[in-house]
Amino acid sequence: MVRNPLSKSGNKYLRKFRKWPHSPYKTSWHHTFGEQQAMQILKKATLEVASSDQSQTQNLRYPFLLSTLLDSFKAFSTAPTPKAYYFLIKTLTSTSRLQDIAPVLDHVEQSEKFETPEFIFVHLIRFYGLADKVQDALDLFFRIPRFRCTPTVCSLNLVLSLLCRKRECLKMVPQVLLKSQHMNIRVEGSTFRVLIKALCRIKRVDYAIKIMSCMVEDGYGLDDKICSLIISSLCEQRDLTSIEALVLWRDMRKLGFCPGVMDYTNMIRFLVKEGRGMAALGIMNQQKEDGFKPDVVCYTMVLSGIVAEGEYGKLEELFDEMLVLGLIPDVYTYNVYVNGLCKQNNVNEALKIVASMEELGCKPNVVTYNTLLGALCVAGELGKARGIMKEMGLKGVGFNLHTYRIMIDGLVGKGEIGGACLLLEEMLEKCLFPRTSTFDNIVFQMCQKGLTDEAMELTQKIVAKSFVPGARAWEALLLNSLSRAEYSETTFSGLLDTN
DNA sequence: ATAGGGTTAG
Repeated sequence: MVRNPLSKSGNKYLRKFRKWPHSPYKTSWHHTFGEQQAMQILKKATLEVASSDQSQTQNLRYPFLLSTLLDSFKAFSTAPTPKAYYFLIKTLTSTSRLQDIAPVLDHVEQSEKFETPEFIFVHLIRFYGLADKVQDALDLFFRIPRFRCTPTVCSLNLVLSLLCRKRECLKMVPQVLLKSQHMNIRVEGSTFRVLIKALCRIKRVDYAIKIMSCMVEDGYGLDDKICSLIISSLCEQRDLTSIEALVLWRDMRKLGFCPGVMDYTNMIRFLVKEGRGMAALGIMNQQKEDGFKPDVVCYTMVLSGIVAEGEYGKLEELFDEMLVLGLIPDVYTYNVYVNGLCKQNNVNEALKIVASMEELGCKPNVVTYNTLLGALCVAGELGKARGIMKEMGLKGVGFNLHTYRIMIDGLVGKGEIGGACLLLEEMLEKCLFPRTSTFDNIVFQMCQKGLTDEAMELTQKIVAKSFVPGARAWEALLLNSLSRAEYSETTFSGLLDTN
């Protein structure tokens, strides 16, 4: 086959194939020379301005640098080039001389004839955005055609991302999109991405999804990145329910979305957070069908969701499955499992698991012990609970706020007010404060047992530490002192009657 | 290679 010398693979510099005609400035050498000379003068002037007092160099009619630009090009009989203006504007923005930008723009708009390149506006709009001048950015965007420039999706995307960054500007987005159509800007997939990204960032996932549907309806392909972005924003939003999220997930998959490991994880986390453990299990099963092996964290999340939903049958099954897959449970996983056993009132099995996790080199932590303590208190086995506390001390696992609350509530529940008070003292020494209901219960029970003075003393002590007892505590104290007063009053009136 | 995940509430 003979190669056609004039084919597309031929010399692209031949006039016939040249995409753009040569700039008139570049066709004659003296213009090029003039431009270079003028630019040098401009750059020199810029440096001088930078090192001098700005107010001294202000010209009345034009900002100093603009008149320098005009004068120097005039001196070389050359028309100022877009490049020169770009340089000028970059200088003004980098030195934050905002007040000088407007006259330059006015001049380019009214006195120059060239087609202003879009990147000048892109630069300025970005600058306005960084300077938090969204309105200026927007005004300039709409003004672009007056500079003999046809704006493209570049400027549009930029303006949109600025608008999406602020909640109060969001409402302008539809208007801008509409106007951009009149400006003959062709919206692209990138525009949708900009909008969706910005909406996810400000946690308006509902809007992001609406945009995504528009995108699909308009025939743009759905890309995995957008899906991932939306899925990863599910946890931090409140607009979408778990049911809606599941529908979304199904629809995305129908449209060809191929989830990555992080997508399954994010979806599972959201569902578990919403109390949908079985639905989370469904997603993890999809993950396995899709050929990804879920890791320990995924299993732990699903296990905790299943426990929260009370699906204990699945708990055993899933824990075993995890072991079969060769995953090593860590302390988080064991804590979920132990909690599941405790929820089933199977404390003995829970204790066995804790013993075996130690044998396997996985040290129980304060969460593990708190779980056991809670279960033992519920079962009324305070003695065993005390044993666990002792064990914690021996193992060097410190008590935290939960530990005290669980134990104090447990002791109060059993009427062991003395022990509860000792623990309360201990936590106050560590600057830990009980929750109101715990404290109120202690006071209430002390009053019931006739320990009114002690209850009063305890209340005074904790109030001195800026703790505010609840209504129940005040009521108990008040009723006690009232009944005393009543007693003395009846005695008194009885005395009066006899008189 | 890393993070992520776990207690409780009448």
